[in-house]
Amino acid sequence: MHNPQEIRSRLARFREELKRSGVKATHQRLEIFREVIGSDEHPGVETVYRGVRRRIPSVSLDTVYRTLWLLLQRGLIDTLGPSHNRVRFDGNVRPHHHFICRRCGRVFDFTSRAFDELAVPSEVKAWGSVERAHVELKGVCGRCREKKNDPFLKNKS
Amino acid sequence: MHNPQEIRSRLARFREELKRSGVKATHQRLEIFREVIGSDEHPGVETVYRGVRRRIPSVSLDTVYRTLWLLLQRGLIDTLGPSHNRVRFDGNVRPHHHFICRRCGRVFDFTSRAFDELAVPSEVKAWGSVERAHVELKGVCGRCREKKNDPFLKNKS
DNA sequence: TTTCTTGCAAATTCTTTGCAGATTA
DNA sequence: TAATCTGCAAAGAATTTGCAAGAAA
Repeated sequence: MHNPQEIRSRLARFREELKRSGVKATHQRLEIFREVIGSDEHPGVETVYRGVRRRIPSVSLDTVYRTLWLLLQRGLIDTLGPSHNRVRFDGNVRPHHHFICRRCGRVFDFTSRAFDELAVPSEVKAWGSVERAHVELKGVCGRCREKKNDPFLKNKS
Repeated sequence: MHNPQEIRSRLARFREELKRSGVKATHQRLEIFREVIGSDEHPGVETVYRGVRRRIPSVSLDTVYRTLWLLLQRGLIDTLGPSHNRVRFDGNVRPHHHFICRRCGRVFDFTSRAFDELAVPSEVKAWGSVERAHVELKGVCGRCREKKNDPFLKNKS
């Protein structure tokens, strides 16, 4: 995402969101956020770290980690797949879809005729062969919505 | 997936697929595969390991890792999100979708009006509040399809 | 100020590898 | 038997944590 106008407006909303939740808008947080929204490459932690270091050479890797989780918790950025680190497997090869809680990482399966019937855009066919299609819905599950102020608990399954 | 009939037929296809690619159908591989397809919980490596140990107490964690990657390469099982270990972030909050190569882990973004307009099933609304929806298409990208016999290279971004 | 954050370094946790003995085809 | 696998143990990555010094409100 490279539109300067849009970036500016997201940075403004970012400051507000931090203020609202009583979290400080530090230089590091601003730059880490800017780095992620400015990239189209779905960067990993290490990549974000390298990018931010160009502007803040003294930034530490653990601050990058802490900040990314914070942004994720606040819903300011997203992850590919479930948010937690470990790989998780799915042995179900029949068509099905997922609802993923971004707080606890729980994954709910569901089926939907409408979702199964999606046509693959020709743009995508040019990139490679598509073998599976899943819809991934993300949000916060009922259980997590209740216990609002809990620490970001890591899913262990 | 608990239908015994279906499990049997998948195990049979599993043996064939292994034979076809000149890979041995060992006891461990059978049981690891069975464990994954028999679970609805999108298990992590550790969970699969614990499950398999109930039947093969001497199995080692590294065999579980090696086997899961093997099954994944062969397309016999799937992962949630991109297959490689590291978390990857996405700062793009505008509606968009992904095509993910299951070999190299590259992720291509695309937009699609039809995909954006999917209605959230009421079943899902009962589980929690949905904030984002992405379609995830998975397959093998053009680049990876060429170099067929390359080792499973890990994406580093 | 007062409270929250950072950077450092050390600790964990997760994943991969080399190799000799065990197993499959 | 020949070619692959497995288990072990040790290495290598990735991620998290405690704490004193530093920065924001």
